[in-house]
Amino acid sequence: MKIISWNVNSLKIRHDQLIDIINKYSPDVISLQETKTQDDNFPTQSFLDLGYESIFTGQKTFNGVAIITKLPYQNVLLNIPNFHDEQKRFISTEVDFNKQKILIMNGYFPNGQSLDSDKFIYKQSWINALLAFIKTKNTNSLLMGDFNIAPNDVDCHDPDKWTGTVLTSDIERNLFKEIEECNFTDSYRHLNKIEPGFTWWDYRMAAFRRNLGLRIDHILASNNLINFLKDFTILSDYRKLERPSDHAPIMLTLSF
DNA sequence: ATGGTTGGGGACCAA
Repeated sequence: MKIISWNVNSLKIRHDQLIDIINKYSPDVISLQETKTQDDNFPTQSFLDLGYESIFTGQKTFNGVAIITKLPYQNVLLNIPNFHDEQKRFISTEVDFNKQKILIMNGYFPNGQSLDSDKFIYKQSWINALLAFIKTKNTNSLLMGDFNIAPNDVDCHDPDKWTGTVLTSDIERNLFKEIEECNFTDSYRHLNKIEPGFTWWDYRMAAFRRNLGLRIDHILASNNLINFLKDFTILSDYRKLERPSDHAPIMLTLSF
């Protein structure tokens, strides 16, 4: 079973790159963040032509998440349950794979802007709402997306420079640990004990060429799936293209 | 400093 997650930073701009990824890797499931696409404009037919169905929840200008899959699916959620949110940042569904049901949860975590911002309060509220939900959904589950959290210093190109900013703060890292304590494992770190594994590089100051990145995109697996985790690949070639997203797609392979 | 959206210029958001 092959899973891809990607913050596309506009599905409209990245559409052809995504089609290329699907043709190249034939993933079973693709989770997208920052589609910036209203539901009426979602390119459903592009993916149907390749044998994939789409579920999505979008809005004008910002946010927007989607799951594209060639597997049978049911029980779609377009919000974190019991959390009122104007911003379209969460979608989940159960897919059928080899007679198993796997819950796919796709989140675009808030950025938070700065530690003293109202947006940082919102980020914490959002994650706390997610925590309440995943505590009830912690077997046969995959939680993925743009977490906007670099869990440890090794996940940041220059921890000292980032001290006191969002994405690397102790508050966020403790929330990430709380997620793991809900019975989830960071699949990248499980399979790669040492390498930094950056997934995002700033568009500015030639950050990609200089490898000034962060690891903020993740796929967490419920602990009962640990023995099935086989490979995690960061598709950083897509960060080298003309008009790239600032995030690389990430790909997890499980074998059941 | 860069890129996307929106709207038709500049502001806002991103990390």
